[in-house]
Amino acid sequence: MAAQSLHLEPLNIAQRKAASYGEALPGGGLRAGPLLVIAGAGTGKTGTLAHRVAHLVLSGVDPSRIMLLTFTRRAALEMRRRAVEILRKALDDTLGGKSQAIAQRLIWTGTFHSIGNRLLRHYAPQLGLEPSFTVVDRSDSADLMDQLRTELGLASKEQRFPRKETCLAIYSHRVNTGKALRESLEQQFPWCLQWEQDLTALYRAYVGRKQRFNLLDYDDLLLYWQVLMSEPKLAQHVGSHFDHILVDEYQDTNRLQAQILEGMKPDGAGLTVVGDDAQAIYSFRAAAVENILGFPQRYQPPAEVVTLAQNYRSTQPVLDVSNALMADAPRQHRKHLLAARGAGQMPRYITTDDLESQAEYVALQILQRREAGTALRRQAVLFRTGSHSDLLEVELARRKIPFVKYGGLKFLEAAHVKDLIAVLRWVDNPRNSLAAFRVLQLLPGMGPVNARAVVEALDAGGGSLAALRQHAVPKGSERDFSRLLDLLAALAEPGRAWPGQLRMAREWYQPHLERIFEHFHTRIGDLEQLEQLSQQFASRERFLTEMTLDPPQAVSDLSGKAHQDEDYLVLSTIHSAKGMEWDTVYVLNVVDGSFPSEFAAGKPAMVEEERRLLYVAMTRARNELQLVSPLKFPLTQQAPRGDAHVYGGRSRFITDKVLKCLEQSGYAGSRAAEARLDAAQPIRIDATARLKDMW
DNA sequence: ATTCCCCACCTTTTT
DNA sequence: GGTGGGGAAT
Repeated sequence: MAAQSLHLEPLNIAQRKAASYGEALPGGGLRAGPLLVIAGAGTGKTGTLAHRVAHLVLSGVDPSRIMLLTFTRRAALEMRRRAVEILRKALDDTLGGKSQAIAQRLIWTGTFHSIGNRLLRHYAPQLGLEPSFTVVDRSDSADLMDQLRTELGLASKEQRFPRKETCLAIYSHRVNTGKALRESLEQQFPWCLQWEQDLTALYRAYVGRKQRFNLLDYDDLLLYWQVLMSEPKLAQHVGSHFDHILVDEYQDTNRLQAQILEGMKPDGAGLTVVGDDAQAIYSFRAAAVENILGFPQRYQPPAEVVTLAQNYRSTQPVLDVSNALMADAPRQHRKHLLAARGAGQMPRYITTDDLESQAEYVALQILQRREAGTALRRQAVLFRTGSHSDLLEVELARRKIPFVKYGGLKFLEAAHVKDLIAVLRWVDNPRNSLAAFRVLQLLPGMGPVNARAVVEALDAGGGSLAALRQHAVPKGSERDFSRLLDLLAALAEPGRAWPGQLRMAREWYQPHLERIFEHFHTRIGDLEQLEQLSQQFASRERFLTEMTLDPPQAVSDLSGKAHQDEDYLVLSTIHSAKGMEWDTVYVLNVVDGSFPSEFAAGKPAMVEEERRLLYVAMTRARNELQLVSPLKFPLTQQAPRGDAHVYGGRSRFITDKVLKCLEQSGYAGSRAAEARLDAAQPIRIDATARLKDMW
């Protein structure tokens, strides 16, 4: 028992209550009713959850019977690392062998989607699924949607039918909210209401086609899991494998995810959810804040609620401005963060002329901080959208400041990367006609019509690649078609090892790449990186699934571990910065149009989410916070090359009350200085004469 | 039927 | 700057 409380000593009272909630069972284990932990920013949420995991294990709970659901894979790894560290100390396990062994058994740790993927492969037979299904990403789903849109004749309507991305967004919203299509349309996509009938037909076809091709999209991973949970006997069977289920970032779960949890633990026994309604920033993904707000009352007796309010991350001035920002929010759980660390520097609000001087200012500040002893990796630049850092990236490169950028990475969206992955996807699942359709059209002389004919032959042959040899293709494509079949056959050989497969595909693809793209050299580089990356995975299936469920987050993920011991700056979208912290944080473009995004204009609920986004950004800072506001900010909605911009659009969130918590200053930038030099030009001096006169 | 070329469009955020 | 759609040439 002594060992059981010692490990909780670093925690404060509320944290300790959360970490140890429940009663020890005589035979080992812990019985606990539903628990909700409201954890404000920087209140040690991750640490508390990690301590709870460690506490469960120390109480005798079998690690393989703990399910830990996180929002990203990065968060899952961090949580597991910290739990192991706590165990290592508690068990006096200096060599770390015992705690590592426990970690090995913490197998059900990951995102909803990745755990869904694993459960579904296991329970596939009960659901009428093939266990070898392929998980497709958003752009593949959209492509499939597009094909069906054309097939159903929806693309050529007199009035323009919604774009494929919109079709998919509506579908996804409807699935994740569990609402009727009509309701989704009315609330989120009112301009598409007239298409309700056609959309229903489209979605019916979409579901059918995915089943025929043996494909699951992101939503299916949750949807099939929820369906699995809707049959009480199966639900009981699955649920009984887990004594404890812990959910991080609960404020960003959606209705479907809540239903899954309900199915897993109907009475809430062993269920712990952690979150902060002030940090809900995923409503665009159908997240429902009601999940966290209504959690206690869902149970009888109501769930235990523990609130963590003591902030260990930031200095008080950083929290003052964050609190001031949230004080203006209507309909919020009032929270007032209090700093354990006490006083510090006042956060700054800097106005710059334009985007160029903003980039210059930030780069200079970063260098200054580094001189003063704050390593680059203790600093971060955060922004609303991936492209907001473009100019800064140029500036950093010019000054040779190394950086890593998280979020907004479109590596897997690039046509050439998708081509190569499609080859492997096709081999991995011969029924995957979506991949086949894409690959076939790479061949010269093979357009949509011929490709479709091949795909239909493939479908008719039950996915047999060998049978395709008999299929007639246009004269000009025969040689290339035959070569493609050779490649597929070679890759599909039973004993074929995974290492080297990507290279084989790459060598096959090279001539096509050179023919299709004008500037293919950078693209070759991308494919080399992809090959590098593929070596980290044990099998083709793992590679393909992981790339879909956990695509590379940053450019550094692509170039391997080269950055491991280097010092580098972090650039990140705010969404990708969730849960992270840095000594110094710069927030770019704190301007109306960016905060809130012009996209949210006119929708009060969305504007409030933008406020929370800025709140998340601010509360990442430990010591120093700088909000940068360029006076001249371009409007993205207009022509991208055009000059439309807003001038002096102070963010509506930076009210006078918020401004009182900020130290204001301006930065003119060197270009402005040059402009002043220009202004001096009208005065002429006869310099040559003067120089002559000197002698 | 395919390809090539021009044009418009686009650009939140992510599993 | 890339991608998808539409229209004309092959």
